[in-house]
Amino acid sequence: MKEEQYLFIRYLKSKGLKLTSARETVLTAFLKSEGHLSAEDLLAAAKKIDPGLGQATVFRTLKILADAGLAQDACQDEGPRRYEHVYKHSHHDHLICVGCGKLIEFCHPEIEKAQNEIFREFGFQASGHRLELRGLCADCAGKSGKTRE
Amino acid sequence: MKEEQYLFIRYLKSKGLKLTSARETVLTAFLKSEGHLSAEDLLAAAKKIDPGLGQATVFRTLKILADAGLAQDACQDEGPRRYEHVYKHSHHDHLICVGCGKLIEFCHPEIEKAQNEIFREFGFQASGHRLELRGLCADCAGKSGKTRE
DNA sequence: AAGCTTATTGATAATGATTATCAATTTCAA
DNA sequence: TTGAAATTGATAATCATTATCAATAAGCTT
Repeated sequence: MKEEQYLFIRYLKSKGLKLTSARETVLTAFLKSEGHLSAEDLLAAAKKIDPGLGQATVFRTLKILADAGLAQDACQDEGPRRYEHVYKHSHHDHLICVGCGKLIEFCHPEIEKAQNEIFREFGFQASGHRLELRGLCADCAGKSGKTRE
Repeated sequence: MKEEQYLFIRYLKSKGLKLTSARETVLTAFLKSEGHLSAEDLLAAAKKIDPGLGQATVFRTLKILADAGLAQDACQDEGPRRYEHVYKHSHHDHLICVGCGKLIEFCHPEIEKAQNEIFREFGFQASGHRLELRGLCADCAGKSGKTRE
């Protein structure tokens, strides 16, 4: 079994969601595909496996795939939302709550890619980077507007 | 007159578009506002100036503002499209040479967009960020492999 | 300033993408 | 196997945006 399938199943279980044949179909279609694809694209691909698959299911499953970290919004400026594959989580950046100090590690392929573009653009040989995002977490934002800085 | 207004007028003329009171109203409302705002937000703000303003005009003018380089898509994952100020609001990040200490200021919309995704993903209310890229500049990389850290 | 050409306007309808609803079906733990 | 609960596909509904269009306004030209 592909690693992505394993991760998907694990994610579903962790959320108390069920592994259904429709979800397997959408995942399979997604894994077969490349590049940025819209829900419509994915529906077309999935229908080749199961012609009876419903449109709504694709939208729903795509959201799950994104939540599970297998797909991510490609963030197009125009047209329908498009998703792309996320294969690796190689790097961690930090998200810090200025209210309670909570630290979240995250990683974002788009940022990594963009950073490499910068290095190239300025003719630099990369050696490292540090990215800190600061803001109020949902809890702190709910309580008040107080911050640490 | 604000510099933004001048730029807007200049852009309109360069494209053979007319400076109308409706467009002035939308621009004024946009310049007064802060943060990421949707067409709906902007319509509400603009209606305080001119209650008769039409919704379609806001969409149309927002597109012009983006083309003119005064606004840009804030690239939200969910909900309506949101725009943010660009002119005089540009964000600078830093690229530092670990060899000679040279400091380059750069700005990369993709990174900004991705950061906003992170904030949203974790339910944070953004307050700021710091990004430092470190590497060897072309000059230093040519001389030797020596670094400062 | 008046006339003229053309862009622009606001209202409305139309479209496109996504989400909500719901009865029938499927999953899965007991 | 059974039954509660989640999921499904079809459909309607919603939301954001764009197209249409007759009335109006901008801004040349004279």
